[in-house]
Amino acid sequence: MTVTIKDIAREANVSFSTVSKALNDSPLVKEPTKQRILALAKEMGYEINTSAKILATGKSNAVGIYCPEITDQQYAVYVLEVSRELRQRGFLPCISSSSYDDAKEMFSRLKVACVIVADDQEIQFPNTDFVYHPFSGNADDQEKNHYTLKRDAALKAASLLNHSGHRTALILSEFHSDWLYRTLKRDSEFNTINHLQVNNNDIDRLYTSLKNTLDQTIPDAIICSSRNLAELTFVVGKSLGLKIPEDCSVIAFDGNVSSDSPVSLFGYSSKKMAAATADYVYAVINKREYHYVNLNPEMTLNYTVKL
Amino acid sequence: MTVTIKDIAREANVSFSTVSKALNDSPLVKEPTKQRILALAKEMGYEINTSAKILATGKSNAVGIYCPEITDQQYAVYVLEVSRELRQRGFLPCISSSSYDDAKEMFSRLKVACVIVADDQEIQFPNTDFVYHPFSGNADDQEKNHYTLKRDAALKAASLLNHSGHRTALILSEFHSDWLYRTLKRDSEFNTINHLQVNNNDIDRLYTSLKNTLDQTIPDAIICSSRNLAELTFVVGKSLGLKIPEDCSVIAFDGNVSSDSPVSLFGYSSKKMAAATADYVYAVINKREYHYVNLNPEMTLNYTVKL
DNA sequence: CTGTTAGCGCTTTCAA
DNA sequence: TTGAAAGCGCTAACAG
Repeated sequence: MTVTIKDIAREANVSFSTVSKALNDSPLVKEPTKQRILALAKEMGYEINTSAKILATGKSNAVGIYCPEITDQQYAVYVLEVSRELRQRGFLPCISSSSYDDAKEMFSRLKVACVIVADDQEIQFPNTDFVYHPFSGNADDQEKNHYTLKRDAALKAASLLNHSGHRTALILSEFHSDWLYRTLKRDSEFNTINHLQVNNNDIDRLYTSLKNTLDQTIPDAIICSSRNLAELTFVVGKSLGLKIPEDCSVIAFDGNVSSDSPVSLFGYSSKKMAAATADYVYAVINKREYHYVNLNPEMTLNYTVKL
Repeated sequence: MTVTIKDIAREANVSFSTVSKALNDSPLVKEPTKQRILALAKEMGYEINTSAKILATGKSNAVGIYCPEITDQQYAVYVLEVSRELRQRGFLPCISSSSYDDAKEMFSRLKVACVIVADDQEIQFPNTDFVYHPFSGNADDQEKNHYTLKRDAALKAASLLNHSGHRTALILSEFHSDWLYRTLKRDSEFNTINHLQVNNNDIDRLYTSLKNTLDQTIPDAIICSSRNLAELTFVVGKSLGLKIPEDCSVIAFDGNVSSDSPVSLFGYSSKKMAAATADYVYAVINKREYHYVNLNPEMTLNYTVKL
């Protein structure tokens, strides 16, 4: 059977309320008694019944993380990392990636103090005091969020390329996405900027389109909207006898810039976002002041870019 | 303030235990009364307090899913899918992908009836009645698990290739993995079978090694240990003027075989595994008989294989 | 069919 | 410094 505070109380010859206090490290119980109880609890294999605790207090240290698109690498890294960070700050992270209703129910069961939405949709959780949307486009402008950040990163990368003599660029994106092209078209200093949109799943066509495009003109830089596209571009480039980066630099956006990438990247670090999120959550829940950390665009430059 | 069954009881002029029964759809309460109470509950915005319910019953319909490597696409798909399937069967899926201790605590809070370990390690959860390891190598041999399944799939693919005249093969794997080569070396009917191991992150070397290898001899088939490797192989092959599949077929193992892949795949379907898992969990928890479904190796063949 | 009552394990006054 | 007692919201006998 499970061990309760009553069992411990009996063994320790104290009342069960004393045990409760000892277990919560209350100053109202004498140190030796406390130690004795703690030791006994450990020995007897006591585990707190959280339902009872939540019922009695109406509080919980659980934090919900809602991530409907966990199969997206970027969110997965963020979720993993934010879990770790929350845990370090004494919270209990609880992920839901099934339906919205599921998430709502689970979070309400756990009486979460906060839910973090790892998605670009601004999903709401009505009965939660505090819902945070680090990835949504409309987040309060006090801080840099994902949306602003990826544009900043793109512009920073473009600026670097411009300053190192890159004058023409080819933007390679997936069909559904044109933010990169739009951003660079408007705010960068390339003389010529072309856009090639491809279907990531049709590798044969991708190869052909890219080859045809490069057969006509070689841009100074190929800027891809994902790491995967950049890897394929790299191989296609090599196969066309292109010297990378002498003839043409290759760089890509990535939502999880890290140092072990084979191609140069710009973007942001999901890990750092995660740490910032955890700090923010901690501050809000504990009603502390929070100093917004400006997350910076990140870049990993390696031999695929000519500087 | 939150609405409790007592509030409803007062409004409805019944005792609160009647409300409890009505809310649990007990046959012990007259239909009109039940309807009245249900309507009232809805109107008043009643939400059950799960902590109280768990405390009172000692039971919960929550199922834990432990997935430490959620950034692995294959597990991510599985987790997503198993969540959906469990939900459909009336369970509440709860994912943890942080530390083991986190997971244990969260699962104990939720009083999960079962935990599913989405990992190849056979991780145990001591205080849970029922822990299921669909991805571990040592699972009971009553059913085909991930481990058996990937070998079966590889052999089935090899057999198909053999029967359609492929006599020589090049196995392309990442450095840390040689199961594919070992399996095919031992049990397939290729005359010649070579192994090239590459580092997925060093795309430049990957290109060179693969090019050098193919410059010497062209195998009838290139069998890759991941979809990503196959995509790169495809592009390298094209760039060398290789006609795919006339000169050489390309196929890859994938833990999540689906029809939208640009290259031919063999492996299994995480989605089907997920459905089987959910069935199994349902049967065990409800003490029903379970008929093991033999999950079958899956294949997606498209133009990259010559038949 | 409906109501009464006694807990589930814990926290938290309040009294000793 | 400790203990007694009430109560968090709900379920589950049992009695009516």
